[in-house]
Amino acid sequence: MTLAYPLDDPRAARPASALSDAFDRHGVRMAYARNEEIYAQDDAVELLYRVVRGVVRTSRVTADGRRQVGAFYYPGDLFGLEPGPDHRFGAEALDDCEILVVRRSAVRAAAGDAELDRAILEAQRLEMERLQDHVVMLGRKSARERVASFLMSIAQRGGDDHADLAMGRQDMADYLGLTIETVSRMLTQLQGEAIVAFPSSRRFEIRKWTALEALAA
Amino acid sequence: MTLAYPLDDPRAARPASALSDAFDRHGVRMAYARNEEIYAQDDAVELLYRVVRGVVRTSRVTADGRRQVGAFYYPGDLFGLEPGPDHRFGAEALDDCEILVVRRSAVRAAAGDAELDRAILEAQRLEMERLQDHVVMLGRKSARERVASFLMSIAQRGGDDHADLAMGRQDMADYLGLTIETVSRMLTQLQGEAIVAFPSSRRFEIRKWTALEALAA
DNA sequence: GCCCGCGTTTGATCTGCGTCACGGAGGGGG
DNA sequence: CCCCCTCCGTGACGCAGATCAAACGCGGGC
Repeated sequence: MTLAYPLDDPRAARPASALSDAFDRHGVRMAYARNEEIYAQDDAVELLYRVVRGVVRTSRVTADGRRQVGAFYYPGDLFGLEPGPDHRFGAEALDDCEILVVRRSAVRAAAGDAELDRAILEAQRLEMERLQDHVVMLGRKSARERVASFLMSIAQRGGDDHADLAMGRQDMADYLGLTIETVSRMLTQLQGEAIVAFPSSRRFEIRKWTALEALAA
Repeated sequence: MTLAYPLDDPRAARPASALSDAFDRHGVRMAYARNEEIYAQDDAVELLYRVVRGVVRTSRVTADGRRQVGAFYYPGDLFGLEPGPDHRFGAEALDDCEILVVRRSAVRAAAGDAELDRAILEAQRLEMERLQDHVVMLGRKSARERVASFLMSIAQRGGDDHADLAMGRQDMADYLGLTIETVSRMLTQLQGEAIVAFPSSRRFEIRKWTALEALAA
């Protein structure tokens, strides 16, 4: 059985223990293939999900086909806890991944209600902060700044100076509110200025942290 | 003493009673002048606020002076319950207004912890849905669509076909991620197509609901 | 190795919105 | 009543990013 929280993962200790226990005892391990749907936009909210392996993206597609990616979730992250009765964003597997799924009612039965609420509250805290930052980025940042911010956040997650992009350019674009071409251009631009280096299209290394930080605003 | 929840206000019955009671018993009524700061960006989060009269906006200003408005709050709305230890958006009075303020710890003492959490959860639900919609709007909608959505949401609040804009063009622009000029142009455009009518710059009436709905996407 | 298919990059052009500049309206104070 | 000040609308223009189009890798299958 794969360890859900690798020991070197800073998020390992994060979730409240009641919730963690519930996952361990009542969770069902599911496997999803690349681009497979985990839950659909407008599905009822009744489960909690935790990424074990792989990366998950949430997205919302408008009636006329425009897509906005809401977030990316990495191993250890909780997702699917949208506040309303049904999901306003769908969730899909970015690559092949394993997910722990638990019924909310099972968690509620296992832990005290108060404890459950607190655990969800904490996860929602992260979610809301992400949303707030996303709003500011989409509302007020240039394409260059958005791409820089994105690379920064990915790099911070890894801790190291270089990191892998789990997603392709289209997913980046849909997260950043840009087109795939603009994302690509900004990446080459940043490379040209030797701020980042891309040994391959999915792998990058930050060369000038201060320059990138300044751009990320 | 002004009645906090006018009887004809559909939001009157919304907040959980424990929280409502706490406001009534421990709340302090504060008055703020137009553009006065209620709390600052980066202030510690320790109070809960409820609008009694007037309108409040939350906003975040970046280091280089760009401003993003997060939300507008109307009488009956709870605000200030950001999830982190400190406020990522500041709050200011849009016009002269009265606010009920209560210390979180007072609420916690008055109600059971679980009850408090549930009440906050419910308010956060609204907040998160607002944020999600905001992200989609800023990421994927055109200027015309943003302005249309905004007018729709204002009109729905009033219920009636015509409504007052509590805010000026600059606040709209900063909420919609646009410039004041673009907002102005879109408004004249919509007027030109007889979709809305503006008897004065702060007051409007929707003439073609279906057309506006189609635009709001 | 070679071919094929998909994701990415790059180029050319277009356009929606931002920027800059100015004129007008409204309304509060003297 | 008039002035001034702030907010709003409009016009001309420029540019960032979208769109359209094509070429370039790179990895997998044969």
